[in-house]
Amino acid sequence: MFGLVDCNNFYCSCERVFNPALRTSPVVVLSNNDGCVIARSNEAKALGIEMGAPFYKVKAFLERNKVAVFSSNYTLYGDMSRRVMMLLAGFTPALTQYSIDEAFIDLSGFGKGEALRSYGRRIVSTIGRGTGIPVTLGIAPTKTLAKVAAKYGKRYKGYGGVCLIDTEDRRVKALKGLPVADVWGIGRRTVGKLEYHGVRTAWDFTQRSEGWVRRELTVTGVRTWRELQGESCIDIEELPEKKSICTSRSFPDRGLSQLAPLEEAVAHFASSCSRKLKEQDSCCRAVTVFAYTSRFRTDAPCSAINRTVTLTVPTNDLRELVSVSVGALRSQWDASATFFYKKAGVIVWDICPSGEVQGDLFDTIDRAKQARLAAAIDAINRKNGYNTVKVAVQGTDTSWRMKHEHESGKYTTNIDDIIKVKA
DNA sequence: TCTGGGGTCCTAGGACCC
DNA sequence: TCTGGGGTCCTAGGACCC
Repeated sequence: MFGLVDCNNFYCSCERVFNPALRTSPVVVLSNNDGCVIARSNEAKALGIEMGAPFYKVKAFLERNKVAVFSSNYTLYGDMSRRVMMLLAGFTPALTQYSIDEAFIDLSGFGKGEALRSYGRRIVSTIGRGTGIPVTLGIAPTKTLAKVAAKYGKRYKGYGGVCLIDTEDRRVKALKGLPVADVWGIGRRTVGKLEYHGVRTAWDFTQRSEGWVRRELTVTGVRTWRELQGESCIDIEELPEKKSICTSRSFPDRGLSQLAPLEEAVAHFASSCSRKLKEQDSCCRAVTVFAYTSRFRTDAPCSAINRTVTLTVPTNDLRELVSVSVGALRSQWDASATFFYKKAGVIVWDICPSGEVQGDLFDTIDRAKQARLAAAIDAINRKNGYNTVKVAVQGTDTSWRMKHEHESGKYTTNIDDIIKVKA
């Protein structure tokens, strides 16, 4: 049996832990740059605020309804997530973190029926008491059905946060009550196609033949179809190394029209990619730099920069990645026209383990020297904080940095932000 | 004025091989 | 007049996830 543990309205719940007065009032959390609504408490959902709604369009409505608004605070959410996962790990021999607020756990061997349900309730209450984050647990013989169970666990308060799909009866009933759009792996495009063919619920979907599903939705659709029948076939055992790593940001207001701040931003993105590569002990052989103007604006000229550079020797070196990325940007820069770039980023790919780097006969870089300097920089940054030592082109300009006007404190990771309790 | 960030997997089609 | 057969690898684009 698999369990899916899902934190309820995770980002909103994190904010509430440190603002208990908001426990029963509507709360939303915004994306970077305070752009869209990306998390809503149940009360906010009930007000009809849509996922992904642009903040500027709903701002007045939120104020009128006294909705608490927060900029996203990933330092806080990341740390709260770590706490939830640590507690959870004590309940299972195998845990796979699937996202910042979800994890699959192996529940085979923890009994069945009532015994399993009560074990589940212990998990839910332990995490609730230990972190302040409310979670829901879905339990079923496949991961896709566990996701279904978690949906029901959230829908019905009476389940006490745990929903079990452990009999054929329950499976059929659950699938019949579930719109096919709510099935894990069935996205917007597929829903359109399925509805056209008269498939409305998850149950309707399982009643089609495997051949039909393969023809219409290819092999990924078949996997989902089998999982819904109770046949486990989606493996997410442990997180493999990433095959590509991307750091990108949107820029506030109109965007950037000058090369210098864009260079600084790209240098920062490259630096972040270097750090992420080092975290998984990998090197990359290809670097892509991109930048584009707003896709929502029709009153300004469009431009899209996209350049990929292939390296002869894979690397994760900070200076090399920054230099390659900034160089790629400069090579594409057209000084004769003015564009407002709204978003840019760096992607590193063609990734291999650091220990398997293939050298090059005609290499022009002194790798040993480069490695010694990188080790020294990394040691300083580990001790004093990321970007204490950086490459000069990263600069000190702040015009490209994100807007976050409603950010809460870094309550769990910054000593100055620890909450004060009145004497 | 203002619209997030970071991934994976699959398929079709082209280039290339013998 | 007539123009093979069987592969692999790469890439772009689409669909999905949170």
